Amino acid sequence: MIKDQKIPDATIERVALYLRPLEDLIKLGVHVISSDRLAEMCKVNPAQVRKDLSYFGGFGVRGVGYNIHDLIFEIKKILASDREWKLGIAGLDDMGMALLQHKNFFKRGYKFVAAFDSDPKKIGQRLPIGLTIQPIRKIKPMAQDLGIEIGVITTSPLQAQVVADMFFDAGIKAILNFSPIHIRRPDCCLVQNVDFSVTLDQLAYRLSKEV
Amino acid sequence: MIKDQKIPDATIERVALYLRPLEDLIKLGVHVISSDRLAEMCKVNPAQVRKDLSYFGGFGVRGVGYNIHDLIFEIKKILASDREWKLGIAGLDDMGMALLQHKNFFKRGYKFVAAFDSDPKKIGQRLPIGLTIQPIRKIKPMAQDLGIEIGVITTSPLQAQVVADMFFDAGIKAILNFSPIHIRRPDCCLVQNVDFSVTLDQLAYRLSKEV
DNA sequence: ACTTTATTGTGAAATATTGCACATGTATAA
DNA sequence: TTATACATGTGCAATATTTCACAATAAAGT
Ligand SMILES: NC(=O)c1ccc[n+]([C@@H]2O[C@H](COP(=O)([O-])OP(=O)(O)OC[C@H]3O[C@@H](n4cnc5c(N)ncnc54)[C@H](O)[C@@H]3O)[C@@H](O)[C@H]2O)c1
Ligand SMILES: NC(=O)c1ccc[n+]([C@@H]2O[C@H](COP(=O)([O-])OP(=O)(O)OC[C@H]3O[C@@H](n4cnc5c(N)ncnc54)[C@H](O)[C@@H]3O)[C@@H](O)[C@H]2O)c1
Repeated sequence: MIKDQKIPDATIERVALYLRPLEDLIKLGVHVISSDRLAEMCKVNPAQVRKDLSYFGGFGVRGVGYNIHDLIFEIKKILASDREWKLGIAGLDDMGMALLQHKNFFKRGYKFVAAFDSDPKKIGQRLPIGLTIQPIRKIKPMAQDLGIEIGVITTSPLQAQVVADMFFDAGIKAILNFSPIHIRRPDCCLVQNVDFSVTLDQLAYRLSKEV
Repeated sequence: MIKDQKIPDATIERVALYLRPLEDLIKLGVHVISSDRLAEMCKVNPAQVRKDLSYFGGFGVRGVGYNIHDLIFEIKKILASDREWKLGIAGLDDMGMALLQHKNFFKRGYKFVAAFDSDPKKIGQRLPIGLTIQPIRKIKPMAQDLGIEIGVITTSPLQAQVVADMFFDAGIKAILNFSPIHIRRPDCCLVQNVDFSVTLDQLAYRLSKEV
């Protein structure tokens, strides 16, 4: 275990990535894996895998490898994804609905417990998942009642900051933002942006550099 | 201009990010911006902004700042997003449909020119955007006819590799993958993954480290 | 003209991250 | 037992990235 050290963000991202192939392997009845093999599956350097994992403690066995079951357990503990997280979502058009309906989040412990929109035509609609769309003024009371921990924003970009502020005001400390704007936030709060256009721009750049 | 140097991936990502506030400013009638102000808007270090931009040439004016119009033009040229890119998409359920309908991609030059699914109930469906859902065996001929450059994958994870291979086989050199698996690819091809669960895991981790 | 103020562009220092290489430990087989 | 093969954990060197700090330059004011 590397003690007292700041863990690189890149490590956190990679470690989350390791989870998927590991879960697949368990399903296939494989129980042990080497850093070499895991590295190959994730297209990273084997030493990188070992170093990433060693930040959190040495759970491998020399000459053998890592017990996959334990590894999954440890990684989830590290990421704090070994528990349930309660999500609220604002903006229930195509994108919001797709996210809400998606089963993977639920499976991984990310549970939508409330849905908000500002459109009178949407408010009151009952969703397949069992929730009813609420007006945004309910954000604060419901966030507190239900213990919402993460706010997901899929409103139009113009409204995203307003909604973010309502989430923050309701005591929510983290936002996953799908709208293409930079959200201003209090120092105590976290924002993680997902912007597909930026991802496409990166692809376009890399494509154009190819021979 | 910093000559002959490898441009960090992080720079490419940030530069794509700078685009949005710049476009907003133009709309507001602002024509010049300093690295300080742009940095503040994007929550990065001002020197970082200057260095990022200087990789591509010095288009600022000392004592004045950057001409926003020129900057947008230069950034788009850098990213190769100053032209149209043709996209094909496979997997037209919630996620695929949301992407297809989304107007921002179109506005930024990313145009869906074909849509594929394997579900007989979906094949033949006419989409609002003017396309008809095609069977996946049409990927190769249509990719070549229409000149598809980027393949978007929103199929179920189990089918994602198969579809990716069909894209590669059709001569498509870049894939934007939304399914939660690691796509194997030929060396000549690019894959960019988008995995919201990983993003949520990162948020969960950071939340759990807060005081 | 000169001074002041603003702001870029970039070497160089400071940090951060990655990858190598090998000592160390485990398992297996002879 | 001992030898052999295998694979982790990590110090350290190699790279990469970020940030500082300041000379260079432009504009505005006096
Ligand atoms: N919906 C979300 O919010 C969300 C979020 C994150 C990731 N994803 C991922 O995006 C993908 C799509 O998710 P979804 O929610 O739209 O639902 P989904 O997985 O039900 O949809 C899959 C679609 O792909 C089609 N398909 C299956 N095999 C195919 C093949 N071989 N060729 C072409 N099409 C094929 C199916 O007919 C269906 O239309 C999944 O991999 C999912 O994990 C979805
Ligand atoms: N659809 C996509 O594929 C896609 C892709 C990338 C990004 N996005 C982004 O995700 C967001 C949502 O996109 P969309 O395609 O679902 O369509 P959209 O922008 O049409 O949907 C916006 C939804 O938010 C609701 N809304 C508006 N103001 C609100 C407020 N103040 N409070 C609560 N709800 C409010 C609207 O009623 C509507 O239901 C947008 O910011 C978009 O740029 C979407």
